[in-house]
Amino acid sequence: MTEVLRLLTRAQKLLRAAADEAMSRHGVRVGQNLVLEVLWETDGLTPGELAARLQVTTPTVVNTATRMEAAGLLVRRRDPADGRLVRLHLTPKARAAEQPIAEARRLLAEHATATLTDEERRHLHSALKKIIERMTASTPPPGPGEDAE
Amino acid sequence: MTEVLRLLTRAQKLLRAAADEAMSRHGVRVGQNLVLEVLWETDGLTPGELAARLQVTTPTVVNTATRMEAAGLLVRRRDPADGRLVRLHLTPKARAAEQPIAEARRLLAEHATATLTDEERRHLHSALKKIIERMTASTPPPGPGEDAE
DNA sequence: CGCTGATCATTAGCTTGCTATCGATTTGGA
DNA sequence: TCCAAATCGATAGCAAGCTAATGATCAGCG
Repeated sequence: MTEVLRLLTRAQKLLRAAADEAMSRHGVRVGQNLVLEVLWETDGLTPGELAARLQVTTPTVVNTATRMEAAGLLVRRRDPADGRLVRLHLTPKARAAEQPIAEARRLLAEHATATLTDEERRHLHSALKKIIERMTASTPPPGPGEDAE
Repeated sequence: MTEVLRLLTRAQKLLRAAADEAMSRHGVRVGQNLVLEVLWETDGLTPGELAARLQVTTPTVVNTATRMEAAGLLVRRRDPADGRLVRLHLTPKARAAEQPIAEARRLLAEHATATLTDEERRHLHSALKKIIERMTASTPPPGPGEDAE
């Protein structure tokens, strides 16, 4: 029963490692790729907005943004209307990486699921969605003394 | 297509967070739990052996072991026959945590997959195994210029 | 018997998550 | 108008991965 959790962890780890290797060939680490995906679509978001979209905490985005700034992928600009806000803007370098990285991601997804039939892919998709829904909705964490003993 | 990867990442993250919270109630963090699972079965393994079983690098085990030693969960003992080796032995405290933690893990797995039918669970299981097999076997990483362009 | 190469664990340093805290800015109420 | 509360981003510090480099010990060969 607990076996599924292990498989899920292992699969995710393998995929993440492969993604990181692929992205790194384009000068982008796997975590930065997620930020890029959102900013390619909507440039100039704040760290907080980005964090909400990525379902990650703000400090995570701030730290990643700092590394990306150092790598020349984005710049921070203070919002003129509200001094608390910082807006993240992609550089031409980041825009130039869009096509190759999107392609790399597509290839990886194809490769990983190449041995699955369309039906299996659909089953996997729906099973994962059910798990996610289950873990996000309400989620009374299964504390001890629910049905135990 | 790339959607499945996102779902897999998200599901794994949710599960890991829930597991960490559950384990923490027993004084064990989620990464340490993996070490415990192996040592409960086979005490006295070396960091290298443990790393191989967990499919993790040796430094990861070393660092986790250091934290666990500080937490009083295990002790390091030099192998008398081979001075290069270090053997990790669980303390009574770690043994006492076995039942509650195993139970917590079981409950979590049950909770997470509660909305799946048995058939869906089997499908999920086999799909994940296929992905893992695909990613481990040979794995010519999908570099650019395979079928692109 | 001694030295060289292999085999371990450890350390250093990085990425990516997290929580908790701090500092600055804005806003709303008195 | 001004001060307190709310809202942000940034920082500090931890866990858990990784790779690369260090250091200790062993084994085998000359």
